[in-house]
Amino acid sequence: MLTIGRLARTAGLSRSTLLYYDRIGLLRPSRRTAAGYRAYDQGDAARLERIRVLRETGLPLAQIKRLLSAPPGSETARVLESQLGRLAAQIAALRGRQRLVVKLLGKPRLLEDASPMNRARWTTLLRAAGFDDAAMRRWHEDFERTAPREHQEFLEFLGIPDDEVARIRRWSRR
Amino acid sequence: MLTIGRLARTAGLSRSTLLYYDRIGLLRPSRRTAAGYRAYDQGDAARLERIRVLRETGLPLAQIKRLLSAPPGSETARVLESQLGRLAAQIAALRGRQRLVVKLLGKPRLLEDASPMNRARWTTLLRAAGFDDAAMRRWHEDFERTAPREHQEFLEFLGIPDDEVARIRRWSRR
DNA sequence: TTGCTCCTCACGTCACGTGAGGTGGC
DNA sequence: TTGCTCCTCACGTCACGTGAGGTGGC
Repeated sequence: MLTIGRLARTAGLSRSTLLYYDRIGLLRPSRRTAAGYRAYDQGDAARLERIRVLRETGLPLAQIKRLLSAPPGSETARVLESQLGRLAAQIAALRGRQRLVVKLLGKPRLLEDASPMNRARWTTLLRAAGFDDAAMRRWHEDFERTAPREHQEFLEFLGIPDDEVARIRRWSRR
Repeated sequence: MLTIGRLARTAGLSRSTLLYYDRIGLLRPSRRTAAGYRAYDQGDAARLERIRVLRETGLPLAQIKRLLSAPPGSETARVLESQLGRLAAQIAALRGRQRLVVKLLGKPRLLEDASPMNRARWTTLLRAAGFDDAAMRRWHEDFERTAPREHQEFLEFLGIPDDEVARIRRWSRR
């Protein structure tokens, strides 16, 4: 006779798994002690081993329960064959995900917001990245110093009107 | 402005999915009508499209939410690369399941109960297969008539004591 | 008496689906 | 007025994990 903890350890499962199997009627201990402790015998342990193996095939517990109460071998082969098909479908779905991820890594534009970049979105973005006013000013100064032409293009790209672009570049050079 | 039903249809998702995304704060409609209806604008629709793509990679919604609030491109590539690893691990696990199923189909004994067969288990099994008392009697009669020696061996195999084996075989011949 | 194990609720997880009961807009 | 769509709860799913609060056995 085994207690729930001992059986869990020998089977390599958790205690709460066995409690759950008892609750759903998948594995009920063959008796209880006077104090209400679950007492599992060798037959229970053998049943648990079959459950463990079938569970590793990915079958849902409800299906396993049915298989264990059916006459041996009557349904099992059929169920396992269809499980093989389901596993193949799951693998195919995961491969599809892999392909998508690779595509996204190759063309990151697919990930980005399709809405056009503008001044408000850009500043929101920099603020989210931890830029305060002073940091933004330094950023413009660096940009203007190291690549003035690109700075101009970038400000135009954000849709900022010409006169304000000129103003920004002026204080960036100070 | 789109209602929840229209947005769901154009995105190919269910209404309850959008309700759920609102609840967890993943996609909140930019406004509500006077009657409390959710009103989604084009920005909301664009965000939903990004969510849909990322969801197809298998990322959990909590992760998607984080990615959408982070500056574009800052984390995404790293997260997607690790997702690629997780997908590979999942595929490997499914392949393991496939191998196990094939093994079980090849050696069905692995599926069967290792506990010794005895009289109680045997009758339980026959009852489960739909045998009533009369059917069991006929079964013994057939067994005795067509293969008396194997009948004897089988009864011994079940652990039934000699005198009762003799008794069963006697009424089987009547 | 002290640990360790056991017990039974009850609630949380993940991403929704499914009613129930009620209201808004054409 | 009739449909259709919308609203907000609340509960169920699957296979457990994690406490809380309490008891048994060496």
